[in-house]
Amino acid sequence: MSESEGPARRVGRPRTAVLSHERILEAAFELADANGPEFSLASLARRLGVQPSALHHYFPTKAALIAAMRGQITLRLGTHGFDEQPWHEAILPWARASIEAFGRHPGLIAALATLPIDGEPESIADYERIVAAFERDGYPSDLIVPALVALESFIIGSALDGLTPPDNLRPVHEPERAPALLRTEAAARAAASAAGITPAQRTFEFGLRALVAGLRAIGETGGVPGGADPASASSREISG
Amino acid sequence: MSESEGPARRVGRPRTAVLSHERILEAAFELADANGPEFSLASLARRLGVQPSALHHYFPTKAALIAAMRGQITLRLGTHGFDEQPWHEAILPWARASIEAFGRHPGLIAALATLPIDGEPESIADYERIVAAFERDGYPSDLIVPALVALESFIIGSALDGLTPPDNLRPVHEPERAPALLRTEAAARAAASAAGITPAQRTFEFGLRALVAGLRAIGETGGVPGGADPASASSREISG
DNA sequence: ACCTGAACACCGTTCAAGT
DNA sequence: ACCTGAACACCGTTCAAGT
Repeated sequence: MSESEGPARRVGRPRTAVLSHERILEAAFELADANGPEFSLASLARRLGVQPSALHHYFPTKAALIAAMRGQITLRLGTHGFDEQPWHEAILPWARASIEAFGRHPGLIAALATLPIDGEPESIADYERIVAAFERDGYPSDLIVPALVALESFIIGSALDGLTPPDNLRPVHEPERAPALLRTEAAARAAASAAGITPAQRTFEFGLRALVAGLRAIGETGGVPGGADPASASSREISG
Repeated sequence: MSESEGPARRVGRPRTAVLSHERILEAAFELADANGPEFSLASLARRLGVQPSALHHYFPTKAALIAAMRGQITLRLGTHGFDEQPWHEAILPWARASIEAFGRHPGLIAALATLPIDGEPESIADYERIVAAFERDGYPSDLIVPALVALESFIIGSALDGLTPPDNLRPVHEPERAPALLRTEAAARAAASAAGITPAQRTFEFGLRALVAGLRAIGETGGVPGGADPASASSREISG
């Protein structure tokens, strides 16, 4: 609603530009913060008091705008001490900051998740910092990028999970057909409530620690428990 | 293209019904298999040789149709031996079948990811079977649902990752600014190639094993390495 | 009950025209 | 260069009308 009651502009180039990359990005974040999972150029144009077609002068497509938004989000993530701390410690606040950033923009999560990185400078710089920490700590070279991508996949999936209703897995319709689910869902909810956080937050923290612990264990032994190399083992089981 | 060249139907109720829930679902899966990440009721109606509005007679909304599709997918997942094997073994083929099913329907992944379960019978039955195996194996009650949701988040996130181009993280534009990423991405790609699988498949298998190993370790000790309880620890760190 | 066809309120994107 | 306004090709959904 920031500019919607402006005087109707005439056709032709305005004497001073009404739009800019910065103004558009600012309004885009306001829109993504305020609304639910709907994020359209049309609503963004309304908020800015311009016609939708004016936006294409600054961002050629909607995907380009969303890519720029992800660049901003990545910039704000910060460095989180990957230079001073081991990867498995610095990665925890980085992961928490990431899902918090996604959670602040529910209308963007699905779009961000499906958008390729495609050489985006901010994301590349972020990844480079993290990958360098893995290398410095002696993590196996061919497992560093998989470890990072697995973490990102977990974070994106958890962000999407955070969009679902809190009692999503509660068997409300036929509880007698899912007694174990009923019991354990209630136990998890009670534990989250006692800790003063939402079930989704508790699940994320638990899963994050589990994943990091597992990545450490496999990275240090050079393979999965049992001695098999993960790559060759996966090739056997996936192709079989 | 199955029915697009039918004779134009007249208005009014046809003598025998042209649509049914089964026919719609079948065509919907064909559409989701064939196309990329676009899945619309309009294109589905075209494929079925009907007007889009006819579909609402069987599924009130697009979300209802997608929910029914997820039910079908879950049914086809099968049981995967949760009754005979420990959870941490049965969960592996279950997770692989899940991501394979998602991968077969790229146009659905984002929609499925954001759709609440909302008491869907097939999903509830699937979860009940898995949760019961966790309970039987002595996993802490309040961590069972979080463990399952964390696994699902990883699977969904990995499915979305599978939609991105294979060289997504490759720093093509300014490789000199991301030497570690360039090195490790190449190493991961070479390892996947040597194993005869895609980088995304190798990442999934690696992350899956790491996550399951971590979930086992935390579940058996009753807390994260270091002795802190995950719930209270997360409450400290999230609220702080 | 089951479909067509028109209508409504949206989308993203392109492009000529105006200043 | 920077915007409007019209146009295009889409969406999902509702609803009257026809059989």
